[in-house]
Amino acid sequence: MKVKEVADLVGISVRTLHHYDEIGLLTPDETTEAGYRLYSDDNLETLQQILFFKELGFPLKKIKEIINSPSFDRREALKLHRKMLVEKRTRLDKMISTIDKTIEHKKGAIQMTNKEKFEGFDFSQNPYEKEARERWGDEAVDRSNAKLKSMTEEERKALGDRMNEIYRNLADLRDTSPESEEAQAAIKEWYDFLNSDSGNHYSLEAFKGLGQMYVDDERFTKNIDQFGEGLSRFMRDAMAVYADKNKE
Amino acid sequence: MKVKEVADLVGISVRTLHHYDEIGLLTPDETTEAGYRLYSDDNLETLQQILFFKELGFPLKKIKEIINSPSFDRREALKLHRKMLVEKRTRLDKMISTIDKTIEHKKGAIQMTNKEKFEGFDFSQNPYEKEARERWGDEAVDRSNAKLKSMTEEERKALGDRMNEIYRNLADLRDTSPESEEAQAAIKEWYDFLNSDSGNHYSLEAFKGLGQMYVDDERFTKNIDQFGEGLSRFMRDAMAVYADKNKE
DNA sequence: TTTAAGGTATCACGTTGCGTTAGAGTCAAC
DNA sequence: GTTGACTCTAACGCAACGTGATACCTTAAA
Repeated sequence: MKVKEVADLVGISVRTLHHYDEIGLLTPDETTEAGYRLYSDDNLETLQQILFFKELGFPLKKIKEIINSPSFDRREALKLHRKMLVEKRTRLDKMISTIDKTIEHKKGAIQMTNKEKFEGFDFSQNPYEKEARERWGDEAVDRSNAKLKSMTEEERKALGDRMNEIYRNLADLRDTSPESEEAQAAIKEWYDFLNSDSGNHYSLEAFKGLGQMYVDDERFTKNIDQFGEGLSRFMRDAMAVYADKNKE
Repeated sequence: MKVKEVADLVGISVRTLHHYDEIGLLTPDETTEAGYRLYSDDNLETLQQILFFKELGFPLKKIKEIINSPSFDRREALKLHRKMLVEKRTRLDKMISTIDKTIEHKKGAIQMTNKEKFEGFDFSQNPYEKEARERWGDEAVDRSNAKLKSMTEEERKALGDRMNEIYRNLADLRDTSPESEEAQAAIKEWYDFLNSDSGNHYSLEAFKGLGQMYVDDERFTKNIDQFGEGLSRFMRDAMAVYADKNKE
């Protein structure tokens, strides 16, 4: 086999084979008259061994020593390789679980404080209260505020957890189209949540307006986007689509 | 935290941290008046991310771009890490199975040629024949040779396969004690094989002597040790133990 | 209070494992 | 017989540190 065939077969560059020849790590058994390198099956097997050792992080110099050593027992070497690969896999598994933990931790950390959580709903603390009253009527706003204030801490927490859940779900979908079925299903959950649990009733128009506020008011934007960049915009769009579609 | 504390904690060198500072990849949040680098918790977290990317084979330049990018979303990055680690694990699994296959293949390939296989038994080809005759008597040696010569190719092959099987079994045990139960059981198989299939009868004393030859005659040694370094010595010891134990 | 041990800092050159042209020859096919 | 894909050697380049050399900082023990 010629250089490129070998290179393509095992997924390395021609230059690498040249290099291995240069440093005497893998000299092909034969060469043509023109000087072309011809690798034998045996060469290929040695190459495999070399790549295994490389994968394990051995420097080429050490690899050369190893495979040239008279005490080098291919079978033993293979067993050793196997063992080290398994160890590497174990390390990888650990890294993966570390990541999983970190992700979980981030999920936990992203739980907003209660204050932050309800900033978007307690209109009495919101600079947009006046606009909200004008847009959706006094009763709705008052009902919403009253309900929030009357809740116990535990109730607030449960509510907050449910909100986080919905947000996360939406965040995962934010790269899809706002009109998509999943997006609309997730947004419906949000709509239902607002209308049931939080005690006030949002008209479809108010719902659409709320979505717009998610983008216009940076306090909403900042909080929501903690769950994923662009989530606020995505929610606005999805909420608008939802409102328009269910009006008809 | 100072450089060395960080270095020891995450398992990299101080020089590496210096380097990362040099190229602006990770500049510590603070420095003392004396110019000592002081790493914050935040720095540590960034370092973790850097090391993750490095583990995945990204060049430092790319890593710098990535973590400095405004669109860099830690959560998304973590998910990506996870995905790539899982892919890496898959590749590792493939490599491990490749090794397993290679080992199996080697097991097959180690089947000696018929000539080699029987060098240890056809005393007519063995320089030790004279000694063998003196030691175990003419009849035994003649019987052995006659039997071997009268076999068909197929019979030889079957016999050879059985031999290989026993050898492999012994090779796997060669790190245990020769007196161990498994070792003695495996050696008994060998003794029985010699006495039944190969047609000649070995006295316990002859068996012990044969074992010694495995070490003394390099032609035996070389062939046997193909199944694993030190197997010949192990067999000699186990055969001696077997002979002595069954004499009483 | 000195002093020894161990950290830390900044150059600055060395090393590994190839990548990357550059210039020239080779081979198979049309 | 001329493309086009491959091959060669040679030489420089580069990333990611390793490895001193030399000098300053810190701290606990003498």
